[in-house]
Amino acid sequence: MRMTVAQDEQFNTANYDDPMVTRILDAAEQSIRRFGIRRMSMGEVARIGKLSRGSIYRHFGDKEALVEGVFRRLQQGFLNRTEALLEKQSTLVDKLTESVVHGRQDINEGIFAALAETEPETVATMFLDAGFYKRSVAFWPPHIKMAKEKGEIRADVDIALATDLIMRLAVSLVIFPDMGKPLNSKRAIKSYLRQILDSGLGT
Amino acid sequence: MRMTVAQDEQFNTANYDDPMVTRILDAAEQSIRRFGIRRMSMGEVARIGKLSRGSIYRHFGDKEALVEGVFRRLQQGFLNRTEALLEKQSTLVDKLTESVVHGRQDINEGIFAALAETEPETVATMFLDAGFYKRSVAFWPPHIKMAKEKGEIRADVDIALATDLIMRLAVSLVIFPDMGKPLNSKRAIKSYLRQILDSGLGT
DNA sequence: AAATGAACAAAATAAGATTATTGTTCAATA
DNA sequence: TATTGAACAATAATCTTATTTTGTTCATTT
Repeated sequence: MRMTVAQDEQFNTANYDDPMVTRILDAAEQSIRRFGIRRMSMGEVARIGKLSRGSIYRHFGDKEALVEGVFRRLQQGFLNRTEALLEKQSTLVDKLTESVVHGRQDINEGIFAALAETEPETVATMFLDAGFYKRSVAFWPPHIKMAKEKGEIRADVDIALATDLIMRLAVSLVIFPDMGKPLNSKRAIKSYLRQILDSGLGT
Repeated sequence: MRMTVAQDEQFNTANYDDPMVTRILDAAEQSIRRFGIRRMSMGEVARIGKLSRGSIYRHFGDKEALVEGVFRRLQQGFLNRTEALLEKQSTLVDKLTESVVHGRQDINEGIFAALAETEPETVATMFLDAGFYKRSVAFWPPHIKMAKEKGEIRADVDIALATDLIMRLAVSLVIFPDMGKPLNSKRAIKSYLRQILDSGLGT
């Protein structure tokens, strides 16, 4: 017995190749941008996307899954744009610096800035959800391996440890721009990160 | 002309020596623990503390200031307990490890755990407020200087940079216990921090 | 001097009634 | 075989109206 899309994927991963999925996500994203998460409604999404409510429920089990689908796609887009930026950077320090600057920009100008106006608690809750960042952990290991090969970092550094540190620094610097020491300019961020990644506080 | 307490201090810093202030804060804290921030009311605080509403408004300009007063005192208590714990630790790594463990414990068992049940968005918003942590930045420089003198960290390390890194690691490890690499046990945390503080990813 | 308690308008919150949205089902349609 | 659209009960959001709480003031008490 052939299972339906819904049963197959349990609404977990949206298939961006399916034009119906794309249409739903496009409409939902538009609705969220206009009205916020709270006021986005399935009926409105259907209207905007010129499709039936039934189709939305077929592809995304409920409103929560649809909202999550929208943010997963946004995050994927962010990671893709970040990856493109990083290809122009030669060192791990430069890459991390670029990620922080890009991350801050995304937060200050993107959909989150708009949402923070109308539903700041929702945004705060999302930013405090570790799962939100865990999805982008897989992003770093290739870059860390590269840095190893080029001798930028020690050859015996544990990849998991390095990834964790990089993630923590990136997230911390994005969501807490100022934690005592001013780290506003790209220069200041890079200098800060170089010192930390190069030698910590030791040697 | 002698100014009143209110005008003097603009409700900014509560005077813990004043028994009236202590009584108000005790009552307010009790009210928050029982009913949460949203349902804590000035009348209820007055009833619990057996004092007049007028006195509360004299010492704390409004409800927001009173709530802030309660959390500032709680934070001060946390920092004092932490300081006492750190005196038993000999190295900066041990101190930071102890801070993280103590911080996690405080969050999981203290007032925040109870508040997170009934008003998670409020807790999320507090945890995402950099000002919340900035008040404890002054905690670290003495310990960092000590570590310098003992040769645990480089003599030429910038105190502001070291403080910033220590703060970011502490905050990150407390509010995001798991960011990919499991850091649950004290051993794992200490080992992680030793590597990072000793040499970052370099040398 | 500081604390009280009562009085008061303004603002916030709760309660109740009403309307809209959600999530399901299914027969009809493309 | 996916999509549509209509029907439906259950749930959630919204509006309106009471009730409570806030924040001020001030005469009285401690």
